[in-house]
Amino acid sequence: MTETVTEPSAAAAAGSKSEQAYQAVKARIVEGTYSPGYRLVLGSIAKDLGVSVVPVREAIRRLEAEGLVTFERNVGATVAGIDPTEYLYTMQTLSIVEGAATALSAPLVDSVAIARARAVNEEMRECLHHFDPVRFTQLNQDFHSILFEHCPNPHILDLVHRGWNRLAALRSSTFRFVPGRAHESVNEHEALLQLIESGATADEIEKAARLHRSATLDAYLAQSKQ
Amino acid sequence: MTETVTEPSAAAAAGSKSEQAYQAVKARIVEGTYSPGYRLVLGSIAKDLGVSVVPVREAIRRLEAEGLVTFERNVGATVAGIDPTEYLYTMQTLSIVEGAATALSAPLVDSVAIARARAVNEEMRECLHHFDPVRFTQLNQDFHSILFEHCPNPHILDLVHRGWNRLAALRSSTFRFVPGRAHESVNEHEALLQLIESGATADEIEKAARLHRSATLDAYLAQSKQ
DNA sequence: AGGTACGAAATCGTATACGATCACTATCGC
DNA sequence: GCGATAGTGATCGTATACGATTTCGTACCT
Repeated sequence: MTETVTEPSAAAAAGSKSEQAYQAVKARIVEGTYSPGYRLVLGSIAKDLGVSVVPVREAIRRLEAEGLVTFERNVGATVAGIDPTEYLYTMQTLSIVEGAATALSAPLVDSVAIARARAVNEEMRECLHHFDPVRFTQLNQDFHSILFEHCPNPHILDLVHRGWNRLAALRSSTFRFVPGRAHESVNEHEALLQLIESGATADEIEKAARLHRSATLDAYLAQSKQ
Repeated sequence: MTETVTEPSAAAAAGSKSEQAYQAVKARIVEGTYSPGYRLVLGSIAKDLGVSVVPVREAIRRLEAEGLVTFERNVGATVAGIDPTEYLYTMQTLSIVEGAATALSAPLVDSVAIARARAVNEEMRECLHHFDPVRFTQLNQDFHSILFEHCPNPHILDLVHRGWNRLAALRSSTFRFVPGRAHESVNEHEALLQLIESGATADEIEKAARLHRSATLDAYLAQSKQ
């Protein structure tokens, strides 16, 4: 099950139809029901959710602000595209904010959390055997979420989540993961845990976390080049 | 004149009343007409702008997504607060994204741009004499904007602009700049330019740019402590 | 046959209207 | 006198309605 990464701050006005529409459409985009390029017609969605167009419109504009949909005046909204350039931007940005989030969180990660993260990572290793990319991706998020649990800066965490949601929207379409890379990734996770355990400097941790993300980007670029 | 930092991507649907309301309210927040804590009443703003409440509501929700206003269900919107914690989060995040933006842009900054940036910086030095914080802040943005002109990642640039807008909203209220710090800041600008000119590594440039921002935060923290 | 102009259908954008919710005040009971 | 409660005004949230704009199909002209 792919889950939408929900920000507590944004979930303030839960219960309103606008919020309901927001969550519903977001979920469908993230889990792939609406794939990139899908045309979001206000009237249809409204009827579908049993609300009027006004809250739906509001929800979609909010999703636009998050980069999950693109909007064109008097034409309508479509689920945000699969442009390789956009992928590059998102991955690069994620590399930076994940690096920062990891470094900031590291001093606050206790041994219990490390153990939990390690368990998740071992489960990811399992996934490599009985090839399960969807679960792998989910576990990957879980792994990092554990490290970010006590992140002292919610803004940065928010940026991480936004990046994840964008990637999730793309995942099911063009950007399949590079199998060889997944294996490396698991090893990098373990290395990262050891780095944190050993009380490495913030700089070292940040660099490692950054590379962890950008290596995935590089693997994609290398693959798409040939 | 304080100017709203406008993202070209977001300005897509210009001309619509919703867009007009968005720009208008955003401008008033950034330039300080609506200070933090100001209650944004939909009906009043709508009447004020000569439009109905629906586009205003939409505009305000978009501003909420940018962090410029806070929204409470069935109660209304207020201009986002002056919470020192929020200030810390914003500055810390800015430190990271500005650092990245500077490092990414550095290889693309030519000598002409350097000269322009240097000129702006000298103008900032002038401002220190005939104490003009508002202009100083504007020039500061100009300085960095020149360096970011050819930033290869628009997402990161967008994050920088969002941070600036948040700070602009706070500027006129509690968070006055620390005079001594402003002087240092100008010197750091010059150092940064020389670093770029000398073809320093991305790491070095990033670190310098980061410190440049976080030193301002530290100065504020030191001042507010006593 | 190809291109253009027109018209209809679909969809968007926003005004208006009304029900729902909240804050605030005044009154009542203790 | 003080706390609880009902009433009132203000504001929000959303449904509905209608004008504006775009898109697409069709007929017409060259």
